[in-house]
Amino acid sequence: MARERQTDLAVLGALSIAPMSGYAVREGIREVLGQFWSESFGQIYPTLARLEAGGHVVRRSEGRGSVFALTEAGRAHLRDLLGRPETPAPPRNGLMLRLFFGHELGPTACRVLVEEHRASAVQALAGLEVARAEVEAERPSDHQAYALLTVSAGEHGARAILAWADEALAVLDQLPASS
Amino acid sequence: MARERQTDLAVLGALSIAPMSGYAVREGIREVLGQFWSESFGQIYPTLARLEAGGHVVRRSEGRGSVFALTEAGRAHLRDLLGRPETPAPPRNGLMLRLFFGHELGPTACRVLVEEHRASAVQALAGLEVARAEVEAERPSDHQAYALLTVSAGEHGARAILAWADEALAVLDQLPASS
DNA sequence: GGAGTCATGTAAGTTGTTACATGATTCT
DNA sequence: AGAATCATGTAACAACTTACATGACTCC
Repeated sequence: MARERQTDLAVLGALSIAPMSGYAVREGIREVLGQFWSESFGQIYPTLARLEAGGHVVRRSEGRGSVFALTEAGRAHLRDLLGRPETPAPPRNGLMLRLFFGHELGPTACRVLVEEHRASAVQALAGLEVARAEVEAERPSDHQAYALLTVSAGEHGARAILAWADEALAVLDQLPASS
Repeated sequence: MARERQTDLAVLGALSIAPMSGYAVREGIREVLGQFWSESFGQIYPTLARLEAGGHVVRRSEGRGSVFALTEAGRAHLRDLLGRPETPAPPRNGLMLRLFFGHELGPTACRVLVEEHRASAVQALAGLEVARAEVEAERPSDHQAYALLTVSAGEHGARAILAWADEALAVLDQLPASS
């Protein structure tokens, strides 16, 4: 990809909330940022090892596995990474690509595509409702405010998808069945 | 990435609109789907060569370069690819990742991030206005309807970003300057 | 004649996914 | 006892980006 190593940022960020195991890093990201981010184990463990070697995190044996904690150098590294200008990945939206060539696919199949997308937005909205409740239950803090900002972004995005999908379904109904 | 080869779909789709050069494939995608898709030359030319070898496109020498046209087999392949279930790429939204750890970055830097994002949405909206006018100027067809659907998706998305960004900026104003 | 655009490709590098492999706890 | 979850890693692989290299044509 020849793109910036963004996993460092995600892992360091997760550990900035609290020390945890590699497994917990993944679960934490999944639960709270699932809408916007994902990490695989195949990426997390090597990253953790690299960060440990670089003195950015320390490993402490505990229970069945290990708990990783941010060092001062690690926190500095996190701040440095956060401050670097974002290099957004080139867009790749499979749904839009398919829909744009919808005349080859036909309205019926396109309807299915849009309905699936709509359904996943509904599901996302339900997940965000839970996430919002969880975050709001935390004791007030700066981090809470930032977390709510991302939840809100998810909500705005999901509602936009709903509105668009309903509009799109209405348009598709007007289209003839043959391509 | 170990993910599906989506470039075939994009290239075949572009050629389904009209025969064109590899260069024009990239420019076409850029202009009309730039919001949602991108292809690099390093990906387009090898793909074109592969599709030619597979009998999905034919190359005709013309002017300074070549013009590639879809064969019947190519059109069938395109329909096949379009019909396959979409395997959405894992989400990776750098802005949300950064914002979620905003307490480490501080409100001022976060403001910049959000403002940049807002500005790019404004720019996207302007681009979409042009795209909409261009598509609406075409003679009415199924393809036109589908193209308008994707333009509309862009508009809904961009407006959602604007609404969220304004909300987020108001929240950030309330936050203390220290992290 | 120089700049910009049109045009086609190759090579290197890396991020990140998927699949495999293994085992300890905990719950039912 | 078996299933699910917690936990840690490795290896193979590929999709894709970036940078490099080259050249024709057109416009000023």
